[in-house]
Amino acid sequence: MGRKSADQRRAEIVTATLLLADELGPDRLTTQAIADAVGLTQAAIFRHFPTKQAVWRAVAETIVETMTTAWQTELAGNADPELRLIALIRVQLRQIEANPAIPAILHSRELQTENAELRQSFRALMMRFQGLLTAELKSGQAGGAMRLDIEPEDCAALLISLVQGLAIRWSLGSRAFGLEAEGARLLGEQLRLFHVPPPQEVKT
Amino acid sequence: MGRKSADQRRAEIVTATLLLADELGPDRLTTQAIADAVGLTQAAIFRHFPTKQAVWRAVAETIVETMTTAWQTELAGNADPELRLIALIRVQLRQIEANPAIPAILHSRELQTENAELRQSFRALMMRFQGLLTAELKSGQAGGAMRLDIEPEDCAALLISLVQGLAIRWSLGSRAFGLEAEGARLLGEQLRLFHVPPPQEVKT
DNA sequence: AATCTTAGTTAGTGATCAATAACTCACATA
DNA sequence: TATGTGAGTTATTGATCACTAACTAAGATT
Repeated sequence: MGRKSADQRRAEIVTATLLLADELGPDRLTTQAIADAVGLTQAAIFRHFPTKQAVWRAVAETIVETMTTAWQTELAGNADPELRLIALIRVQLRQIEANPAIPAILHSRELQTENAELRQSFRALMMRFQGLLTAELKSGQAGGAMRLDIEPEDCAALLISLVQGLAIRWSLGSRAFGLEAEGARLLGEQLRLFHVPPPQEVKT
Repeated sequence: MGRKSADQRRAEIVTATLLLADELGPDRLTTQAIADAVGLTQAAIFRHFPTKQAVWRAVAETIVETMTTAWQTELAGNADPELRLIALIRVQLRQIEANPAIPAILHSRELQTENAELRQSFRALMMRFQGLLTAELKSGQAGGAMRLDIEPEDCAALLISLVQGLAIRWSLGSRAFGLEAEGARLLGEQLRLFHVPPPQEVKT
């Protein structure tokens, strides 16, 4: 493995960091571990990033960018509000499944205490997601498919919790189930509760 | 501050660890920080615990014990299934609010990779909680208050996600809202969706 | 008063961390 | 062919980590 361009190396370092953050935990990840994964010496990391925090910053930017474009793609491909809602949440689950370090990074102190800027950008990302969900839920209500006796903002909060809570159970439980599959199933149940209820069952 | 009994010191160390795990993050918490908080030298910690891991083990045992007894207390004080359900979730939110390190510890690598035994006990704790919720949801269905077209297990999964997801938003958002208050409000909305639906609104 | 137990200290250990300094060498261009 | 640029190295830094050994002194027991 010879020399590579700085751009390429930076991308490799970010990718390796994301992978290792999952294996070792974000707070235990060392520059040595990154270097080993990329196939460089530890000092070489600092040829491409001034500090370790800068690596995290690049990782966060990548995550934000990837998620944002994924949302846009899904929204562009669907017209019906409920289908758009499902697509948004499924792609979110898929992102987490493909990159399991994301929830851990969200929980890490690297993000929580050390880097207020990073925390803010993740917060903004999440609020944008909530905004997208809320918009679709409002469309659903306007279209008459969804019950009107609950606020769209609360529905969005419940759906985001569904994603995050399930992601936690997924990682705690050694990823024993398919995140997207189980998430989509539960999402279906939750969405059914959001619908205008069918005529009440009569006890026979 | 003179000398204290070993039992008392051990309790102080556990309490300080729980507090500091929140402030510094579980993976960044050092024995020096614990010692400073308790008012001892760093070496003194190892008079009371053989290793740092042993401190974590004691912390985990405390958490498991506290939660278990809290659940029992709440269940004993309520008769109606829905009230028991609400009490269980509220007390869980209260525990997290009173001790914000709990979610972080649950997901820390200190416990995840380093200590499989502890992880198993936490997993068992969570499954017990899910079992308690499911039981009450089944009672609710049997009593006719809850709709029958959704599995109690799925309802429990949605409720646990609600707690965990909200806890994440709470900590990411610098704890800007009351966790128990907001949680209870959202719980109310979710429970309303679980109920046998009222007669369908007629568009006028 | 003498003695024994035990909580706590001081002063270190080697390991590991992020970061730095000084260098080497590949390669494109003039 | 000479030269400058930049990717990568080796070697080392001071800080900090968990943990240990040897000692000290408080307080109960006799």
